[in-house]
Amino acid sequence: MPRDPKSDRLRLDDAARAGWLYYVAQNTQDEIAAKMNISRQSAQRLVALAMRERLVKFRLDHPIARCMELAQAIRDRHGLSFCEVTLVDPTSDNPALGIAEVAAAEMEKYLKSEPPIVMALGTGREIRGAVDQVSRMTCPQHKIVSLVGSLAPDGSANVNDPITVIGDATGAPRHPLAVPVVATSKEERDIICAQIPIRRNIALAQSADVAFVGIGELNDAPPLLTDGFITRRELQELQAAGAAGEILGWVFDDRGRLLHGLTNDRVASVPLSPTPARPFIGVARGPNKLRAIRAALAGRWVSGLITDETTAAALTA
Amino acid sequence: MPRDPKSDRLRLDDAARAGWLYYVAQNTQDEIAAKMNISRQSAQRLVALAMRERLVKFRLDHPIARCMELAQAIRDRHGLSFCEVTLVDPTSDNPALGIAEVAAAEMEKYLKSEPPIVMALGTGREIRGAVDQVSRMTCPQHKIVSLVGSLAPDGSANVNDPITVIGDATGAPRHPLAVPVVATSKEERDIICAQIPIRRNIALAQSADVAFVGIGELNDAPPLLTDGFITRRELQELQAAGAAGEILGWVFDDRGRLLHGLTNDRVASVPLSPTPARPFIGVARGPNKLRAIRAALAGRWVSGLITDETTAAALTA
DNA sequence: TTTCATATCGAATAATTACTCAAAAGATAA
DNA sequence: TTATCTTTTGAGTAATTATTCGATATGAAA
Repeated sequence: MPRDPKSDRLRLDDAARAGWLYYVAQNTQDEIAAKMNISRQSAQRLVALAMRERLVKFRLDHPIARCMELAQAIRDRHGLSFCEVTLVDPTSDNPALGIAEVAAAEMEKYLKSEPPIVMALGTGREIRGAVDQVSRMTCPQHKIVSLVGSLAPDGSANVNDPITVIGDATGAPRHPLAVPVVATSKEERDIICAQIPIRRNIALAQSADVAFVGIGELNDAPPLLTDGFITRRELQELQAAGAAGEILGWVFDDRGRLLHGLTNDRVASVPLSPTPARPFIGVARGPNKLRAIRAALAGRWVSGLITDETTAAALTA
Repeated sequence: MPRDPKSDRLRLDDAARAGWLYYVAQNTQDEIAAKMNISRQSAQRLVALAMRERLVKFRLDHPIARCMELAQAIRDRHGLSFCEVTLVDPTSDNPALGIAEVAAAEMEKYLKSEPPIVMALGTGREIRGAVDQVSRMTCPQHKIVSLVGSLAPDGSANVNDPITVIGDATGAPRHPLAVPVVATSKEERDIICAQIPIRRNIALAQSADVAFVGIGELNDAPPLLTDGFITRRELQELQAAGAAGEILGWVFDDRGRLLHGLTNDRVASVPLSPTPARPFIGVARGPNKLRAIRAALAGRWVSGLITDETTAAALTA
């Protein structure tokens, strides 16, 4: 069986061809089969493969009035320079469906720039979903830098870091942050962040031309807890102190104020800047993120937002 | 029946929503019907409408080895700075299928530029097909200028000019060339081109940052003949003189040399420049254009080419 | 208001596409 | 080479999607 990469490539080429004939040229699978000299079933399988491997991309090319209005309302109300509102599939099991595509398109817009830029990325399902959707392109002139540590509490590196994925897609050099998200103590954090290479990367991230970050909630089982950076007790303390959400691990309350004296003292991520001058785009959606998004907007921690229709409606209600 | 534009817009919004749910979110039409509270048939109709109105766009996001190789071979052999080779549907009745999408994507790349640019366009089915595919976007900073007259021999203006279409899609100001493609005499051509506004537009077109042109054949029934700019007798004279193809009405032979003393003396289009410094991209495909494309490449009249697999294979054979 | 032309709708049905399963073909290792 | 495991294939069938057609609704004109 073709396990060698060459025959895999050939098969993907065929899949792309079949997918093109099906979606772009509007052939039936029977017609594709005839043109490619294969059976109808094989044509079907190739089209399905093209889909699975995302060789064909779909995009909605029509401004939907409701989404435009919601985006405008959010921009106006929260003083954002950028807001995109996408459609939503209420029953999809993919929590990033929709916003991932929009965020990827926005990333590509920056990556298409001819002069070199620095793009900074956070972590989380939304950012991961977005970078997965970024098309393969050649732009080695840019730099991709991580805003948040990629080390698990046990010291192991996360191989599925968003910047790894987008670096593979673009050929741009990556600058991961080889630190944990939250250190075990304030002192450890200070020592880690004092290291020259770390400081250099943080400085690079702070000079980034654009940043994309997730906005995390702090209710039942936030990633910070499940990833083992904070204990359940610390989570409860944060909640008692009014924690509403976090960005890059920095926890803030409903009015957007960073919580002092708790886990924030040990966060090793790039510091947030209030009312960022350069595009600093939050990507989040969903009812359980509503409070966190509201708080992030109240604190002016983001200059742009990508969310979905339902969330946007709740935000403007 | 809803003939008013408002209800049409609502319907298109619904169509976009249905198309998104179908293609992006991978719902079945039954699921869409349930989510949108309509019948399954209505859902089907909305999806079909979204297709018909091109509210959802498909694009192939996978480099096909064969196409890449052909493009590379053409670039190398003819000293082009740009060449794209697209897949082809041998039985499609749309002669621009494939190259239209690629040309539109290339146009959009330029139109996305933040600093203002000038884009020049020729005419013909291929260019028309390409501009039809350009997404709606907002870029009033650019200028769209025509490289070729938009007046029919009877003096009527062509309302379906490519620059009209692309101007509508982008909001960019248009600079049509209110002249015929071929004047009735050398003197008339000189008088027309001496007019200040015409000269200004021609100068603008010559300063364009990028140009897209069709490459026309001169065999049985070329557009120049069917549009009434030249007579059958003149066509025969051109053919006898070795005419192989034309760009913007300028006729050249197989070695790419402009034919002197015939219709070229009366062409009112923007002059061609040999080995253009800025991107000057030919868009053409098909067996009956092969000779014209070869001649255009031989004459170095274009710096880039968008064609299809079959044509590319013939060019490199 | 009535009439007419047109658009929309749902049901029925035809066409197309997706899935399942058993058989065949390739690869791998003894 | 043979045994064995895995992948691919095509037939059959189920599911989904597209089309046709008659009925109904709607706006415009009389």
